Amino acid sequence: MSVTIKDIAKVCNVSHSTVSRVLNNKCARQTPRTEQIISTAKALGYKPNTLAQQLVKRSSNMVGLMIPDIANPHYSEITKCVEDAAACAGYRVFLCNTDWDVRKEQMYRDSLLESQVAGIIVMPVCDESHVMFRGLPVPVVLLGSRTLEPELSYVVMDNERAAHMAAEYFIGLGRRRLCYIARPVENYTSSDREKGFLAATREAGIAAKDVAITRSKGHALKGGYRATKQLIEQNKTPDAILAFNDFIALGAIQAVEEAGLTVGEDVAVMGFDDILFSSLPKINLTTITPSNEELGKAAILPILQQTRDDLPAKGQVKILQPHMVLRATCGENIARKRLSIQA
Amino acid sequence: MSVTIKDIAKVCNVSHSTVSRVLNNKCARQTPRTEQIISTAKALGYKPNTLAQQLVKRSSNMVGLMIPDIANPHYSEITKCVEDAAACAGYRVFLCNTDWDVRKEQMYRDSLLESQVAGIIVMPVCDESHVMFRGLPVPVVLLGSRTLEPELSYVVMDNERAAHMAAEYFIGLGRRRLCYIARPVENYTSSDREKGFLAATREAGIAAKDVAITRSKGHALKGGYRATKQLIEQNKTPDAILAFNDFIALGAIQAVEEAGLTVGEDVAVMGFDDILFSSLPKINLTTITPSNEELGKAAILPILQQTRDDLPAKGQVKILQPHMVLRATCGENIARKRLSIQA
DNA sequence: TTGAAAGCGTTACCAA
DNA sequence: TTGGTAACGCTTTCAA
Repeated sequence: MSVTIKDIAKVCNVSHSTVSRVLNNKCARQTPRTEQIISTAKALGYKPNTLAQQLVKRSSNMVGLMIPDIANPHYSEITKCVEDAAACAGYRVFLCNTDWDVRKEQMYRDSLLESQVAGIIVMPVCDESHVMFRGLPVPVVLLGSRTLEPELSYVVMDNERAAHMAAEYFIGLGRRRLCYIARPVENYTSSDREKGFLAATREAGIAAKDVAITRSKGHALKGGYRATKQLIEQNKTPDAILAFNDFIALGAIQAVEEAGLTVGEDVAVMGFDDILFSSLPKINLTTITPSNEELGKAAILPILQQTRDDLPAKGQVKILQPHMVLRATCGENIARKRLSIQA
Repeated sequence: MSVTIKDIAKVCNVSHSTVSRVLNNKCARQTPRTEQIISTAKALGYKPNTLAQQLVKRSSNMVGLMIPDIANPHYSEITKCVEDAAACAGYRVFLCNTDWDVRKEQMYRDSLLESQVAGIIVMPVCDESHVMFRGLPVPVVLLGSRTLEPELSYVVMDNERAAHMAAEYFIGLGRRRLCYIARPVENYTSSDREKGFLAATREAGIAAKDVAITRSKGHALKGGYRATKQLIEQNKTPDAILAFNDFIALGAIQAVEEAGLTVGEDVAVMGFDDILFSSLPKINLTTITPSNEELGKAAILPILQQTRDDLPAKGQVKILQPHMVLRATCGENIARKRLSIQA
């Protein structure tokens, strides 16, 4: 059995309310009594029971974080930043791996609510699952996905702008046959990117026949590989590919190289997310991403606000700026790449 | 304000104890009353407050998971399996990213204890931090690290055997100048692997001068690169390298290739952990790992037992078998040929 | 400043 | 079976 404030009260010959007050710094002055209480608390190894505290205060220091696949580096990198931001703000995070399963998402939602979390941060399985978070008693923040639900807050990169930047960059490089490989299953993020990509090609006067929009066929790397291979086999080989994410880009690279073409010369390839792999010397993928640190901090903010100000923080929107990480797959750094291999 | 059992009691004209009993299935028979209570609970959208439940029951469904770096694929892959095993056993997990910082580890330990977790699963920052987990009121399970602390449980791969297997495999491939690249900072895991590696070379009668033990110089990939480069520059190029982990192995590969040698032919390279990118076509690294699913299940077990049987589960040890994942970096085609010739 | 008492939402005991 | 009551560990109000 662990030490409670009653134990301390008994030792110090005071009431347990006094102990509570002293330990919570609700006393105006420092009396010898105060010191005695604090020192015996330390001596007995007293640890407050946060369950009891939160029960009486009706506010908790726990948030739920729902992630489709924590083993996927994109998500684990974001998770790290969210956990860090949460810890800095005094929150503990419940990790919930939804496994791309809407039922698990729903199950975790209920479980988190029963655990009295102060808020829920969720990278949703799909756009359709947003409705599940309507009208909850705690703030919900969607991460990496915008939404039409007016009550939900969200934090997202400016995807349209990001893809626009990518296409402009390709065109500035002299590329003229552009392709965007969309996500296997449509969502706002993927269609926003498509929209920005198409807008940039139109603005640059690229003929519609020279712009391909295809879709990753199946899971991640393999999907990008198949989509690109199909394009090549149909004699529609592009000279620049923007992929929905770095995995798909990697698959595209594989298909390009198998066709005897050189990535960065014959075909420029760019991805999204800047996952750890992408910086590996053998991969060296050019990619676009927001700052994950910013993402994490922005995710916690609405929850922090609601707890602090005690007024519902709903429908807060935070748009993060995209950053392009230039590496070798679009050709600019190809000289450097060769040097490092020879050295 | 959310719905409580008292609200249900008022509506149904019964006492709140009856409601509690019905909702917990502590009634022998189904009376019309029972059904009414259950249906109004559903109608009012009642969700039990687990904080209150756990306070009175003095047992919680939360476990703490402490990880040095959740963004590192090795750790995020294990985290996924632990979360999954925990969820299957009815536990929620608090994710704590210790950032390789012993002070953070200690801070999280205290915070988890205050949150009344049922147990703590920890991948420790270093061997020295094990003492921090002595004498806690809840079971502690060390993951991926054995320990001399008698009260702690641990789950670990048989590292000595794994490295022994690796060296035997190299030798079977005809390799004769073997090298093990140790972890930058020594720990049981790394020294156990070293021990097994050396034992296998001795048993095979490899001369001591042909066995190199070096140490990764600095962080991960770069460390493996530098250590290998140094070996090559000193004209001690090995024909087989076992690296402490896949990152270090990747660095070693880079150094080998930069020296104009071919991985899998001139030099065989093997790592540990089988992280996601080791399976990428461009990497294709041969590596050794336990089953992470087994790891996750074994990690939860002592906590589950203690909660169920209510007797302290201390010092439980689970040793997992290593699995070698054969890919391209050891030139395994040659190995297969030789094996079939012998067979 | 202090202590007694109420209450947070729940479970569990005991007498009816 | 049922309801009243106590208890879990804590915070907070209120009267002294």
